[in-house]
Amino acid sequence: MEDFFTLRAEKQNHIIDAALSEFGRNGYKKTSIADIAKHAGIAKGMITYYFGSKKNLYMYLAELCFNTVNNTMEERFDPFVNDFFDKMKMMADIKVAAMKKHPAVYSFLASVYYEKDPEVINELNAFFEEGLKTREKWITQETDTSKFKDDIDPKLLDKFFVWAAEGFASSLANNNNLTKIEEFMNEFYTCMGWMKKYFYN
Amino acid sequence: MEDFFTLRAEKQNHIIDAALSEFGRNGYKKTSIADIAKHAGIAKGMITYYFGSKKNLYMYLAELCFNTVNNTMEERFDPFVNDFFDKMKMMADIKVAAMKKHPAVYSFLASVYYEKDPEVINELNAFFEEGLKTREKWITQETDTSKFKDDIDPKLLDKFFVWAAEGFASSLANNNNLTKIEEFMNEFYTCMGWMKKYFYN
Amino acid sequence: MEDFFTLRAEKQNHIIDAALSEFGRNGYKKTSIADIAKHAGIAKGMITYYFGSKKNLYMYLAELCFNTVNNTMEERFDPFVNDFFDKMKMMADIKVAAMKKHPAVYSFLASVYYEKDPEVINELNAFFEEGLKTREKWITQETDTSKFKDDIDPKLLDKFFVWAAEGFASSLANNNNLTKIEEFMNEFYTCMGWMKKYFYN
Amino acid sequence: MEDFFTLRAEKQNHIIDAALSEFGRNGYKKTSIADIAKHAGIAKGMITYYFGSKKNLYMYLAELCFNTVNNTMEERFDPFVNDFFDKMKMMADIKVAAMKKHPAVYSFLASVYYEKDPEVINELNAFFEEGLKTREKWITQETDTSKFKDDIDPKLLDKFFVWAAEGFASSLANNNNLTKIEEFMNEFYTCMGWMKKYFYN
DNA sequence: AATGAATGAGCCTTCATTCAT
DNA sequence: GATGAATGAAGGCTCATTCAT
Repeated sequence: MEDFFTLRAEKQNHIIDAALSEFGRNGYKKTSIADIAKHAGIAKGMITYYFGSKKNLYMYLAELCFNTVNNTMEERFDPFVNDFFDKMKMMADIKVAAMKKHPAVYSFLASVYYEKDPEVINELNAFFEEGLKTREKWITQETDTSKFKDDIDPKLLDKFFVWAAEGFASSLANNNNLTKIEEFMNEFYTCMGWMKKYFYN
Repeated sequence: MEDFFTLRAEKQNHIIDAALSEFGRNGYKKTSIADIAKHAGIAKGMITYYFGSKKNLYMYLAELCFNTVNNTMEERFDPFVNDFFDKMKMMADIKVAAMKKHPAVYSFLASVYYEKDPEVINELNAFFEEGLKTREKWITQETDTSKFKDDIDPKLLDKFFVWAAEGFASSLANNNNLTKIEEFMNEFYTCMGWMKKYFYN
Repeated sequence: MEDFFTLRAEKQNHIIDAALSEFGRNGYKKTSIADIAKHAGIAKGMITYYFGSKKNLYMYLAELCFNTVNNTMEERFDPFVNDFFDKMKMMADIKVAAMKKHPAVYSFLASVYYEKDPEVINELNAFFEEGLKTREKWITQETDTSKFKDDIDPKLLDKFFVWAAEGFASSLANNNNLTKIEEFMNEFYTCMGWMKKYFYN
Repeated sequence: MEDFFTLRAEKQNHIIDAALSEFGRNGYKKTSIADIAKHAGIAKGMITYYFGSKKNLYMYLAELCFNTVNNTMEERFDPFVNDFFDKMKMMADIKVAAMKKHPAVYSFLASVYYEKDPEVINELNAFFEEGLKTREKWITQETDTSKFKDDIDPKLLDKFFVWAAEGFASSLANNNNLTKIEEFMNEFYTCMGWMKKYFYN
């Protein structure tokens, strides 16, 4: 794979974008190396040459995408937001902003999430678990939970939000409809608003 | 497909289970007819003989599963439960019960939800939309929403729950871990409990 | 095959007709045993049971058809027609009459003529050569060739007519258009008329 | 198919010959891509790679063959031959010459004529009809028919010759016996000679 | 005798991977 | 480095033949 990294960045990105969007559109098995090569405007053989195998390419992209998300989060995360719901909203906003900036990354990630191919699933699950841990770190860190009513467990509430966000994301992905995203986000935030209003003392 | 239905029920179920679990594990494209036949303990040609084509089999299974869920719902739905949250819990309980009874159905349905193969996606989406409508019918019917605080919109709250349930279900599916289901369900219900307590007047 | 012959004639004919017309329509390879069985209204297994194999059935039919033609010829052949052209016309008329009476036989024969499947071609060619010999016997026998102009060789002329008849028959077969047969026959006979008129002294 | 055309001519011809002779020998359905590839000495996958599909290859060959015949005709056709029979002989001679140069073309064309496979028959019929029209054009053009006796219709006579030529050709094809062609041609021409002699004033 | 379910070889086609140029 | 022709394994599907009932 070192040969790939000696390409100039522009070309690397071109190839990566082609691969991300093809895999994102059709999933692992249905995406052919020929498709990717054609969209990237390079010879079919180069994909194998650069990445060794289709599976390697896929795993490389997965890692790249998870890192992209984490890096974006790290860059834009505002440590002074300490309220649970505000922080959750901030993180969602960051994700959405990143998603708009790198649509291929997100379409790939959405498809990765549903991927079931036995050839790749185990390695993917490792990424997901790591992702959840990272998220928990962000959420927990310096968050003021003292305002919650006594019987409400913020960690559990966060888990609920993760579920909701996942379902939310998958409904977006399934509709292939990023245009409705603002509308959906507002609905999501409205629900959060109720909780902020009524779950605090 | 009539040939298939003349088999004794035991054998039919054996084949259906094999197909459900293979498709559930590997998705449409990656599951081969040979795989299914081997797991079902029948000759390769019989799958086509019974179902006409791989796609036909898949769509038959999808319909079967949706019907299984709907029928279970219809059988066990208690019309005297009118509270929003109680009803939601009841429906979740029914689904979980159905899922436990037919684990393969569940793993198949989870995979169906993520299926992207162009050969089947359109027909699947039709099922999903119908499923959402059916659900709305169940939820809306004779549900007492008068107890909610003024600014809370039950329809939107329901949408949020659909997202959460979806995310919840997919996290179960991805872990292939139905053993944790009780624990997860309780967590889910706990969150619902908070809402029931604080979103009502 | 003796089992087949113990069936009552009606049923035998039914099966034979179904096989003739299916083979006639689609050729050897494209015709499936299942097709024939369905058209004959019997179980698939019976075809193999009666005839041993698809190829056996085919060869049996071929023999049957050649015999049918020969027998019809033998029955209706008028030994008092001694003129070369009149005899040729008579034989053509007999064939056409037979064709109309047993359309399946003729559609099969037409297809047999084009069959190239290596599995059957050798045996078929034997039939054809025998057919040509038989024809020559009919034509030559007691035919008055004294009226021909000196330089005309009736045997060679007959060969020419066999070619023309073959081409004629195949154009009929290809058009699947037995309705035009009268019209075409008249054209054929008109040409013969010229020869009768100008090739005689 | 452009990939195919970039091969060096020798290899193209090798593949074309293999395909022509396999199809010619066994017909469309019975000829397998594997057979052709083996005879051409290339990998199975290359046939599809070059031609897209078996049907495409077949139709390409059909077109190629018709064009070969037409081009040869166009090249060698002598416009100063105006006598009906001389012209017919000339055209037959040209065809035979083309046939000898490309024996595979001829065996393929003969088989194409009998092809019944529904997958290809319609397109083939289009070729045949075009072929007949082209032939009529050649035959009619500037042909002197004034010499015929009054009751002889040259158009009908031509039709008769088309039939005879077809039957003649198919008897050659069925015998796989191009060695006898000279002998047969002479017989054919002898018959034509009689007509030329006795059908003219 | 009769049925048609079952088997498995063979077909066309796709495609990851290799390798000569 | 780059190309894409070449290979061959696999996949879905068809169907002659077999065989339990």
